[in-house]
Amino acid sequence: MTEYNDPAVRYYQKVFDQCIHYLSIDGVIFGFHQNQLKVLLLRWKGTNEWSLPGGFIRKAESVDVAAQRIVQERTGLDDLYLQQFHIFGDAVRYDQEATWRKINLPVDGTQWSERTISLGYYALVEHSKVIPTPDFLTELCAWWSLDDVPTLLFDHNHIIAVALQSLRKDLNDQPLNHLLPDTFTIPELQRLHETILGQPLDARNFYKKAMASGLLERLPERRSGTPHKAPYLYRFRPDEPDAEPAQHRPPLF
Amino acid sequence: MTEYNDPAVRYYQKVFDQCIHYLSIDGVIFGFHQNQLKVLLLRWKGTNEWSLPGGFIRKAESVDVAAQRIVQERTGLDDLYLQQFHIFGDAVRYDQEATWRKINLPVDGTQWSERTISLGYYALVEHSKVIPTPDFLTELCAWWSLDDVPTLLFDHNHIIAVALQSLRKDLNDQPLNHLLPDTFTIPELQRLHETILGQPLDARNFYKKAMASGLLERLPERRSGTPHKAPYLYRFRPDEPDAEPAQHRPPLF
DNA sequence: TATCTTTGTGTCAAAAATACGTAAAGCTCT
DNA sequence: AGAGCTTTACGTATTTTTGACACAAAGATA
Repeated sequence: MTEYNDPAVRYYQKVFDQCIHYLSIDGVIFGFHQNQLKVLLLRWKGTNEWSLPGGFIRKAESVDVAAQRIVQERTGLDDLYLQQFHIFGDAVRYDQEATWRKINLPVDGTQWSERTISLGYYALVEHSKVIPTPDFLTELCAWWSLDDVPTLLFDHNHIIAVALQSLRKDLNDQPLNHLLPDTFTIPELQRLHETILGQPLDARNFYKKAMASGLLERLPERRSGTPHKAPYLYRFRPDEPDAEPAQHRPPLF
Repeated sequence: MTEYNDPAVRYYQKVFDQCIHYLSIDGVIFGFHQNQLKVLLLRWKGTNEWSLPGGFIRKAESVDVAAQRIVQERTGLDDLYLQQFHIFGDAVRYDQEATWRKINLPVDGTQWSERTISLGYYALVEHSKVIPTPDFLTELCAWWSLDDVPTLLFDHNHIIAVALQSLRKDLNDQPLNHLLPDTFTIPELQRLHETILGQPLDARNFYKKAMASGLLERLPERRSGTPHKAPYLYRFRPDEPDAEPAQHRPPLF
């Protein structure tokens, strides 16, 4: 060991001891059903309190894998589209004592008082394929429309707001196909864009741009059953193997 | 305590024990000097190995405040523009043993083998105001042009690449004024855009757009000393107090 | 069969992006 | 001092993109 090594080792030792953290993942799982954007929420046992699905990152576990695991356990889905979007690490994220009371945890002890840092991930999933599954602490797992999400535990309302903002921001770079079934109509795709953006779009212009994007493939079938003209079904064109990965596309809207 | 509380408490206890982490911040500090984008790097004591500035997040410390602290200590700057851009949390981020050897830390013990999760922050700072200051483990703190950054310790080359990508992505929503001195010329602003985007821009069109953005204010003085026509000096127009915060601007380029 | 709504295409004007022309300014080098 | 060169500051023309809206065909309902 060279001369300066000893103080370095001691320095590290000291720093490490002061810098131990609890790290969790909060998953905002977006689905799209009946023309509405939905999130998957959990109701805690014996309460009427809801929260986002989440969990702790294990030692030596890749955080992306942890997010995958956590979302997989609540949805039953294996291949997931996940995106990390924010770190929630304020010194005081919410009123801890009030929160523990809501979920019937002891308030007096110090062992719950640690601040937890959360990594925010959002997932885009196909609504119909999800099997909502509660975890050890919860008794119900259910979809909620984004418009009428109740007051949630922790800072989870805030986390959803930031997730939605992030989703909006990179709507165009994002493969929205994960939110839709294999085949869909252009008007359905339009509704999806409209709900994410929170504003109506002109159907005719949307049509043109969707076509011009080159991402879609028209199928010979049409969707019937609606009281109006039967729209064609489309699907996302499978990725060309020789195409540039993650190229920046011009905005759809 | 209600009936189900005991298992819940036990569950938490167990989970918490398995989920202790070391959390660090790696800061990519961008500066702009002589028409080049630069990053601040540190040379480790007794070696020729360089790394990004970084540090550990303390218990109960806000992660944003931690980033602020870490960048402040290396630059001497107090009000910083910081942006969290990615979490680096793969199970294996780099060859730890090889890295410890490079910086003369003992390889045999297990105490260094823990995986550390890093939060990536980038800072935009005014090059001339920075006083580069090494830390306990390093002996030199210096600017490097992005083009000739050497092979760095840990996964820091990768972190810089991701930081640059993020900066490019939100160039237009970002206040680039932090990278420039109070007054500057349009060609200087153009060089900054060109280096960040990595492509040349048409001077005449750049001029028009910069004017049309409404963000700039022309001063009566010109910058002389160049062997050509003296360009006017400009500065960023101070924010209107009644303006919308963080509105989405159309792209400059 | 008439009516109503929605889909799939087309048209057209406004706006934005891009290409490029050019005079004036400021230096350097005869 | 003046020719020559490069760069700034501003202008014009052309192309591309966006946004608004017309309309016929399709499919159901009354």
